[in-house]
Amino acid sequence: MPELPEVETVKESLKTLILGKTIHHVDILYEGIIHGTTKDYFSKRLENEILMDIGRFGKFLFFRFSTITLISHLRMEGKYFLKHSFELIAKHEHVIFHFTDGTSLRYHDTRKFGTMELVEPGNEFLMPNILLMGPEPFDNQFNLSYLKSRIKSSIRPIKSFLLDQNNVSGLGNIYVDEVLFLSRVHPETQVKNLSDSEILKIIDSTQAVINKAIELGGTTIRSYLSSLGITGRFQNELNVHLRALKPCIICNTPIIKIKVGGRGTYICPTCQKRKG
DNA sequence: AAGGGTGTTGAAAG
DNA sequence: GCTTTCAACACCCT
Repeated sequence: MPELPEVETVKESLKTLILGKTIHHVDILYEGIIHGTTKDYFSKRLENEILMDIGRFGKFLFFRFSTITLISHLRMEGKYFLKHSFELIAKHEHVIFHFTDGTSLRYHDTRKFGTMELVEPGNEFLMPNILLMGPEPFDNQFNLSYLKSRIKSSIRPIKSFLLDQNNVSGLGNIYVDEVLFLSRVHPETQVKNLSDSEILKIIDSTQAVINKAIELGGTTIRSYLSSLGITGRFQNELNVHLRALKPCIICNTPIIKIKVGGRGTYICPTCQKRKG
């Protein structure tokens, strides 16, 4: 579930906790998480590396060590915990970074969907999956003419379009539902049918939602709960997501749940009318 | 208690 | 080429 605001929150929390630490060794308990190299090479390459900085692009985290960068994607349920090295391995802990100071960073992922990959410093944005990603919501390249160039004559539903990281980086299911509610746009609207003013409204709403969510430390529901002891507060701001049958805050119509592009989707059927 | 749903992504299929 | 479906996996809910 972690989307841009949650990953940003994780990044900032990790920076206060582990910046400057040196890796003693790495234990890999489930190698499916490690991509691009063997688990042995991965572990070996990280030994003695010092964590200099942590960056983020979209939902990707970049752990910048002295001579190598680790790219981490949490996918659905990835989480990090900082523990003492002597603590027992908990269920679903798949990668453990042991630091020289006796602490350890534990990567926990119930569904094992998350990924980690090493890349030479500075080459993050050349990775095939990152290379083609669109701008982040608050990037000034995320504007009307850019979106129109991406839309062309596409018939995709706007919800699928916004979830596509190659159009805009960092949005996931929760925030797209919120953005479209604020924009009063039905998620199944084909993007080629959006007016300029609707696109502008979507840009505004995206920036508003993401900025507010970052401010509040993300959204705490289900699996994002208590990673690093973080409790986000944006869940109190959700207008539609997970609010099926509850009254719309604008018009009191009960929120309904539909399926768009195979994804569970929450809308107000009154505020978000289908076009035509 | 078996089966469908879950916040993501990319490969495969249409 | 564009769009949709499915698989990776574990757990929760009905």
